[in-house]
Amino acid sequence: MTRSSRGGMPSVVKVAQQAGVSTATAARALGSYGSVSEKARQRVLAAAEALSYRPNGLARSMITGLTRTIGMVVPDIENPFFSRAVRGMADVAHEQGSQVLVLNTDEDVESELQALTVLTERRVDGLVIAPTDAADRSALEGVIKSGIPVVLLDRTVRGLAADSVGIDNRAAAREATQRLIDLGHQDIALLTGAPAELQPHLMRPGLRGVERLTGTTVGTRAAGYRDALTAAGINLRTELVSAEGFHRQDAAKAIRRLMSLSRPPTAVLALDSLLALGVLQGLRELRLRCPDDVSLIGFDDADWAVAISPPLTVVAQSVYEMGKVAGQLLLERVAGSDRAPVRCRLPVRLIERESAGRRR
Amino acid sequence: MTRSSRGGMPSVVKVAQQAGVSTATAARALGSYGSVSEKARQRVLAAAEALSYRPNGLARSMITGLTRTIGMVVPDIENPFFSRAVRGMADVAHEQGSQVLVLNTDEDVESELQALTVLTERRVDGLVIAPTDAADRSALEGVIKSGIPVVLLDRTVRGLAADSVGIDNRAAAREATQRLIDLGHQDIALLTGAPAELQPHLMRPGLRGVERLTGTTVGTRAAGYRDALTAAGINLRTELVSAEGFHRQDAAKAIRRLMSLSRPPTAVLALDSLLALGVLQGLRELRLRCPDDVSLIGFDDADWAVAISPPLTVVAQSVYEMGKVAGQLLLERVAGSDRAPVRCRLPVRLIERESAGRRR
DNA sequence: TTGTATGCGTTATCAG
DNA sequence: CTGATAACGCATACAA
Repeated sequence: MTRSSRGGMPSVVKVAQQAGVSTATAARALGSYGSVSEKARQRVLAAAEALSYRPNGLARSMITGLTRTIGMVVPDIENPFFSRAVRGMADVAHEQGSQVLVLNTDEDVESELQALTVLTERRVDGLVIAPTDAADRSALEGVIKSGIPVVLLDRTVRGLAADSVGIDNRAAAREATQRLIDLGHQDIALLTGAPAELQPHLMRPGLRGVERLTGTTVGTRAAGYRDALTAAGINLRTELVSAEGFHRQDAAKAIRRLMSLSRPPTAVLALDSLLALGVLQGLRELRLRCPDDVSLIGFDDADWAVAISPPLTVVAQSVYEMGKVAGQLLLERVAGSDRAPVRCRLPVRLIERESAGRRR
Repeated sequence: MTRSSRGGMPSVVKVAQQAGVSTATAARALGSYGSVSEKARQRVLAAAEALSYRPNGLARSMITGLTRTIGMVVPDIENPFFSRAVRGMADVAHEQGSQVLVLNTDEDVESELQALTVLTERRVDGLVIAPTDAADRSALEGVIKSGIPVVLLDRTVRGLAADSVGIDNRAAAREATQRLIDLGHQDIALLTGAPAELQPHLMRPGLRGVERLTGTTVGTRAAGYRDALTAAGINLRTELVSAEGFHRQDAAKAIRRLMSLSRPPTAVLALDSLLALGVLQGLRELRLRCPDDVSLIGFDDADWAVAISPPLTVVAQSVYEMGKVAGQLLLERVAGSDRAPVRCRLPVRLIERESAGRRR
């Protein structure tokens, strides 16, 4: 008793009957390939119109081997960073006649694995993924080996033969930290948004070896933060580095903890816009003012960044562009390109507004 | 030279061969239906594992008539309102083994039509749509008639036999306006975010008949705004009603125009969070303070609403819930329910924070 | 230009 | 419990 079984939608066969031609001719007329006499074409088109015929994409995909579907695996579509990237991706895909299937992982490895299974079974033409920090490389390798091209977004996976799109995280974090140092700050907190489980790996004395932290975005940015402090001869205090979760509330809690330290930070670098929001909220609750009491630089130029008081100083990534480039790289491969994997790093801009001020 | 033609993925046939059984047995073992001897089952599963077999969802869909795909047509996935609704939808869908295909319309009727075509051809099991104000009812009727259940989200289409999920827009707008009146405001601007084309239809003297404005959200809310003013005996000034586009910049521009009136508003009601953001930004640029110079109430409790200064007073909708309910209603129908269409109105809450203050 | 016949990878039916 | 075989709807090689 499925929909199809109650003989719902008309097929090419029905159209052909109605038009009094063979199915092949009907198919040719509808698909506008091969050659069809003008007369036949007209009749077929008329019949199709009359029956309000719509080709069955499934059947077509079985033949062509193309589903015109791109899978996109992200932590959370609600996160403005990813919804913007998805939009960029969707726009290029749409331009080329493809659609995007989005799956959320909530930074959960299990969900990520399941997403890969689903997308494989759906025979997507390719997929873009922002892998979890703990991503299972072998699973992704399996996908690639099965013939589905993969593009890594925002994050990388060491040793995976796939294109990737992102920014130079180390340089970006270094630059932002440097700016805070230039403003006279010495006690600069780093809100990573990493889960607490990562804490022991991340917070070794002097942040030693974080850059090798399985190539995570967090690790790489932490390395940039360390670079800047080291270059300025500032002693890194690991209690100023936070790995307490990526939700806004986590950041609010983190800033409360940080401000209660005997020597609290005078500036904060937050690794994404939600974390920055949490800091702002936490600061409000503590009745502290920004930038008078605490300076703040966030990652990602959220749409509210310019509308709030004070306007937020940010490290802006071209997120829409990132999605677009990911889409382009992917569609090239879907179209058959087999060039060596590229690693595309988009430029960032430090947009100075008013949330980061000179130390008082 | 498509991927499938280069003999990539193994099929049931291959698995059956490898296991030394018939395809039927293999299929039964893999699909775990019918009855298979334990011995055969083991061998099939082992063969599948060895070949890293993944069932082809396309072929399955052709038979079952179910694609396990829900289409979602929204103006813009980047808009936090819709990305949250999509998340709610995706979560229930995923629970029941379905995925969501999201298409953006940018409030463009043409794109909307095309989205419907795409989703029909893909044989989605059902679709959720937040139709454009100028939505083409016949197109949606066609979709429904073809057997694809439809749920309307956030907005309605007059006379369409489909479920719909939203809020009581008229009451919500009335309540918010009423609150501003209670705070002593008389000159209250309404930022609708409607396109300029709608202006002549919307801004008739006294906002007469807006409630019949093809049942649009904007029209209904405008009616609520009018209701409150009328009840309080306040004369409605149409120059305080804005229909100048839905982007943030449009709102910023609108507030500049409004504040330059000889008798500028002392309070503003913005019909979504992006518009509220634009107002805030415009106010900043004009060096006006909120709520001291202008009070503001916005629709939708954005995540930044509580983090900014002053925290924004909002009419909060349960957006995630809306997406979820839409998904539930839709999946019920996909499962075969043929109950009469329901119109589900979720409650709203006026969350009083600090952006709306007593008139000075 | 047109028609016939075959295949894509499943599920489902019916004998055995 | 198992195996052969027919759909599903379209594209396409080949024949007419």
